[in-house]
Amino acid sequence: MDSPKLSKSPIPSASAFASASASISSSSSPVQESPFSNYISSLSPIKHDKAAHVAQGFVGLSSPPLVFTSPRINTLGRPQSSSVEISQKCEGDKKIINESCILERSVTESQGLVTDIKNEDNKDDVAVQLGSSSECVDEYLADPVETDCAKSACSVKLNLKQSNNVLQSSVDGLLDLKNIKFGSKNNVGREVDAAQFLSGQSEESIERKLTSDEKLLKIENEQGSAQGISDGFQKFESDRFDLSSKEKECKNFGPQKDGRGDGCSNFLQQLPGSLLGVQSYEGFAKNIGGDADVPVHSMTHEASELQRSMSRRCLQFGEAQPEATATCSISTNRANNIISSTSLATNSETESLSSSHLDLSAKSRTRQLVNLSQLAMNMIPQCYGNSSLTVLKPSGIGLHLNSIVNATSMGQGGTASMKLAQAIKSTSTTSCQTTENIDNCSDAFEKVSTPQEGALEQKVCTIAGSASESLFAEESVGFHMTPNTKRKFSSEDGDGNDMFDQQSPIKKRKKLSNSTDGDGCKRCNCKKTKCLKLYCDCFAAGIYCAEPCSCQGCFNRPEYEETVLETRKQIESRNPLAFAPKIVQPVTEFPLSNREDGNRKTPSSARHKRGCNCKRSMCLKKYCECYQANVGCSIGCRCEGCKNVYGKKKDYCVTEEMVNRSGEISESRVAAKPKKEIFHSELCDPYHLTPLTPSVQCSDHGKNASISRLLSRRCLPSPESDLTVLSYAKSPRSPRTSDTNDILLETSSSSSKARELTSLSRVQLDPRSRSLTSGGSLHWHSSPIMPMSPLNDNKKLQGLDSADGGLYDILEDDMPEVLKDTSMPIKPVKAGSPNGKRVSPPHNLHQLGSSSSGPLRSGRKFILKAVPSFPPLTPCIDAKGSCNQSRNNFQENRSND
DNA sequence: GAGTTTGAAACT
DNA sequence: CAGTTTCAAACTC
Repeated sequence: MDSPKLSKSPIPSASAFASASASISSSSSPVQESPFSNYISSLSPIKHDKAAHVAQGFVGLSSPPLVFTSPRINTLGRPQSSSVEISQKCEGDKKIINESCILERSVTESQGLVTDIKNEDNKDDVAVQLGSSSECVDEYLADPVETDCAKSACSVKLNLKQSNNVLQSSVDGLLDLKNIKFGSKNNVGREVDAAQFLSGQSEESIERKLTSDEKLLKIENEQGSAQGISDGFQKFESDRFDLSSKEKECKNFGPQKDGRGDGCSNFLQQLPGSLLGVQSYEGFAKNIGGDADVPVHSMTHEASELQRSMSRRCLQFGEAQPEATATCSISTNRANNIISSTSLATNSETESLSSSHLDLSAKSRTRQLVNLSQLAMNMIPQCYGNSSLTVLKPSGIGLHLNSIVNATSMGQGGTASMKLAQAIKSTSTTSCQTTENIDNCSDAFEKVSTPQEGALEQKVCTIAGSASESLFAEESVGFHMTPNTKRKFSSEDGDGNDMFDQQSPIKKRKKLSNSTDGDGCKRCNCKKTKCLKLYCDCFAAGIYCAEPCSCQGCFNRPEYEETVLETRKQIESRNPLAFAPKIVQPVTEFPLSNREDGNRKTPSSARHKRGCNCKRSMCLKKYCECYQANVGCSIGCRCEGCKNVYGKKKDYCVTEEMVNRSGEISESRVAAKPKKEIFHSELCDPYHLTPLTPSVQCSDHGKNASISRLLSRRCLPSPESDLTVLSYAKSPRSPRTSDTNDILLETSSSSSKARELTSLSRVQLDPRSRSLTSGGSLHWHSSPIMPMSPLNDNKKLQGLDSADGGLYDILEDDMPEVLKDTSMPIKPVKAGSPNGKRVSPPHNLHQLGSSSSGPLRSGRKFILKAVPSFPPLTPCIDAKGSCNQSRNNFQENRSND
């Protein structure tokens, strides 16, 4: 719940909460400019707005987590909004709705909480109403929403229905937590019916709308719907993203407005489909109103607005994306006001902001979109402070083991659900002390999310369950939101941390243990480190400690944001990658099509960047970070007697050998490369050699040596998360250096060199790769570490990536600003890889450009990537499957535990 | 729930 | 950079 502290928290400068607090309080929104924000702003104004938020985020710093959290290329993977897609989503929503019934139960069980929540909501309402910022917030949110709107038109519609129902049920303006989150029971039931109904109609209506003239649709809709809605639509339609209008509405966010407006317009231009989706959404919502059982007819302006706000809330709460969509299309002052009236609204808004951004990133293929997503990522921290409700963003997919564990274990959908459950818990925790209710809620969420996992890749979820689904999609897309999510979660706790602290250690411990497995959130129990060291999972994950934590003397709280930031900086100064994801995901060398054939990498192929050092646990217990992350051990591991069920080091080595052999063949064709070198390079690349998929890789390499080479080249250091490890030949094992940094550093040891390398590799290699990789594999995962070539270079490269739909741009954008910033001192990289993987000395870099025999040739690359995250190129379906698999694994583990 | 084990992080 | 210590999670009883 909103904690007064947060609002009070004097963190003017970088306060993560500042934005959130601003939204709540009348105070003008503090939009700070930061290098990152500036960078973003350069790309798109919208981003800039987000950037401001980013600054606020505690993680915000240039800290790697944010970087890593940045949306992945995956957005590329997402198809632009289209009628078909929308229809699919609608179906998915329908499923979700059906599942929502399950949620109902949980909701009912936790109704007791609702009352309390309402009270708090009222408080919040007061605070929110005080300022016009709320409106601004809505506006602010609205922009990102567009993207979502396109995608989640159906879901949004459903949400709208829900909101209608909610409106009826809660005309008094108070929304039950149920309604807000999941829609009340009644709503759920109605929604279910409506969903079914809609699902049938949604496709037709959507398509029709898409095809039909937007204006006509809107006009019709407006006529049919309440005038208030029409006002909103008019405004929306006329301006949609008219900045001027927004400016009027949102004075506080003036700067953001422009940015948003531009970004939105750009986005729209780029993604006309999204617009259609939005429109369809609007029309659909109206249609729903007419079709639905809900007595839309009687709706007054306010009612309609309220509906919107409600739906928006529901969307936001349940699913950020849908919310964003709704907000985007609907964003009206009234609606905003109404929304703001609800305490949850504020939180939801914040969430919606971040979520919307996320959605944008996911959907967008444009650089701007990417930036937006990044911004969104950054924005999440804001939520942290204010939002009692946590946004259900993809949880940690990958950054830290902590997050990884969660994500992996839960499966993405599961993770999302868990997040949601946690959010609910945290939300309810304050008011509701009944753990059973909480558990029930979480369980319900899990249930809901579980079935959904297999469903649509990218559904926009109106309901909580759908939310988890969407999150899942996001994760699959490549968002590494874990830290953010956690933040949010923790933010819910917000001031509630005190409560946690107050809780008996045992109780906390239990929660922790439970939370880790059940909630998918790992929580710390630090006693001496004050949660300011990497020992602390929360801190390591870039999130504040929260309710589940049983830490003592914790400083990893919003109140101590400065301290946290400083500490992080210190740690990062020592080890820039300290907060980087521990799990590296393979970059897809092969075109998507190939992967579909069986080459596609799955999370299982992920590897621990540093590798484990287990000696007694045989990598069969959670002591082993590899095992904990559900990834197999690799050469990088120095474990003894490895029996990792996810992949033994031995197997990995064998695979490597096989690969090397195949590589030899390929090499013979291309260029002579020392076998040893190849081997090492491959070793460096866990993905290709993953024990799980050795045969395929080997075969590919052998058969398509040329292709592999090309790909490998293109695959240079992946920026993605932290590091991309170029394949270089090196001595088998070098003592591990400080951290993964070594790898990264090696790759990008000198920014200039790295650039050269990247640019050279791209430029020189691209021509070939282009033809070969026309399939559009993502080679570049925006890796923060990876030095970004100047824009000029990028342009050159863009051509290469053009086939990929501008992935390159996106990736580039994804690159953490820290990494991007050349000025930023990058810790000198050591030649030795931490895991003993020896990285080729800098000279390799020089060679890259000039000679084909460069280290890149091996084509093996390491990319640090969130474990849960899916290979960028991998189809969402695949990702899901992998997620499911991981989740299953996780469940198994849980059961075992 | 207390105590032990384990391995990562931090320190020297 | 290697070795040691510290730490907190994971695990066992």
